[in-house]
Amino acid sequence: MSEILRQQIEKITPLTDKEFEYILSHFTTKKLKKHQFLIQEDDLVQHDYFVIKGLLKAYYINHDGKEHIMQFAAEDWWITDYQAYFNETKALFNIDCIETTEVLCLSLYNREKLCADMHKIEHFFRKKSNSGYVALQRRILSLLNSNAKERYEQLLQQYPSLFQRVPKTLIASYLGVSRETLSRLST
Amino acid sequence: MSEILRQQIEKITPLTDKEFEYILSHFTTKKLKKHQFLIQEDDLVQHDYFVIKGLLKAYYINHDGKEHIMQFAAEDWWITDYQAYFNETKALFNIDCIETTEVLCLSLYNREKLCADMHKIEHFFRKKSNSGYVALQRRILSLLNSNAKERYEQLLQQYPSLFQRVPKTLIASYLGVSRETLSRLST
DNA sequence: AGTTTGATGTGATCTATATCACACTAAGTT
DNA sequence: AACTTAGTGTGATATAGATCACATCAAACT
Repeated sequence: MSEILRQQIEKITPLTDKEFEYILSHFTTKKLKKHQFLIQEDDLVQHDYFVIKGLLKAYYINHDGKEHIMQFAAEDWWITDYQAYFNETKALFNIDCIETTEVLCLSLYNREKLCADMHKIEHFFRKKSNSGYVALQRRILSLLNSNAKERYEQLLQQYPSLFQRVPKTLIASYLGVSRETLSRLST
Repeated sequence: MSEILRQQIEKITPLTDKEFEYILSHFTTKKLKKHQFLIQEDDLVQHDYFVIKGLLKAYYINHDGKEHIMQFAAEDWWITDYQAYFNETKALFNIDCIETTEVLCLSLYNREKLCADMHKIEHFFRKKSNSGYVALQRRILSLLNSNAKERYEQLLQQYPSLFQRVPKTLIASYLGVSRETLSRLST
């Protein structure tokens, strides 16, 4: 159901059927089972991924083997290792599926081609990137300014639906708290 | 010396003299003394600012009066309260001058106009936003994964020139560490 | 059906960092 | 020249959260 991509783009700019068809022709589809990897550390990152169905996490594993979650992505979200993707370098993050997942894959080449061909797509991606930037600033502020409990509550408020689908252990790893501490935060 | 803006844009896309002149006509100039505010909390944020000369900080003040620095900006950097700027809402951050400063000011209206008129400017801003996104991810990872000393060293490595111009107290506030702790991190 | 694996809770410690308090120096102001 | 203000260092103490160690329960394999 790639309609969900169309809807996302049309929140920013209207499209004709033909235009959307053209856009879509630059994507491929990929299906993954729970626990399967989309990207592993040191892979060359070939694509940005738009989630049609399912749930994934992008995370960094440090030298002690501790995992820190950079982002989750469910339906209607984009996910990849952006540093590696934009710079065509090797992945620092791992990305794998928390649930069985279906994604649309966009190579950097096709992304740039689309942006060059269609001004409105470049506009779309600029707007998306701007929103993403602001969201990351919010997260940084939360890390700087708030304690574990406050961060938990902010996340709960911002993405309530996540909590039905993601185990607390992973929430803890996203928030930068140990799972034991998170478990003790009830109210 | 608006040439510095031109150079920044030309790192991404070439410009004719006429094009640059056209771009520049969408900016105004502003000069500020040390300690002067560019934006105060609850202001309507009218502009994005490109720093030609000087040094500023964008920071949040929490209910205890503690200040957390979101970003610094010296020559060749952009700064504003992006959340407020893009959404035309009131500022959450304060921005003031650490040094006497000169900036080029770009209203949202003019930014969008430029982006609509000149595909290459939209391209430029998309690229800048992408890089910014990646940089913020790096900072989040640093906050999640590293202790005070490691974060200090990472910052020192990434922006060595900052340390000549910014007092340690402010570095501490950027890193999310108390100034006392930062002061004890020597080596 | 039995067994491994994942998710979660909770007590007992440990530790990095915050906080409080004070001192010293340099720079800017009247 | 005296006085205020900003920047920095450092000791003593407090504390949020990490870590270690178990226990329980549910889900998923074999």
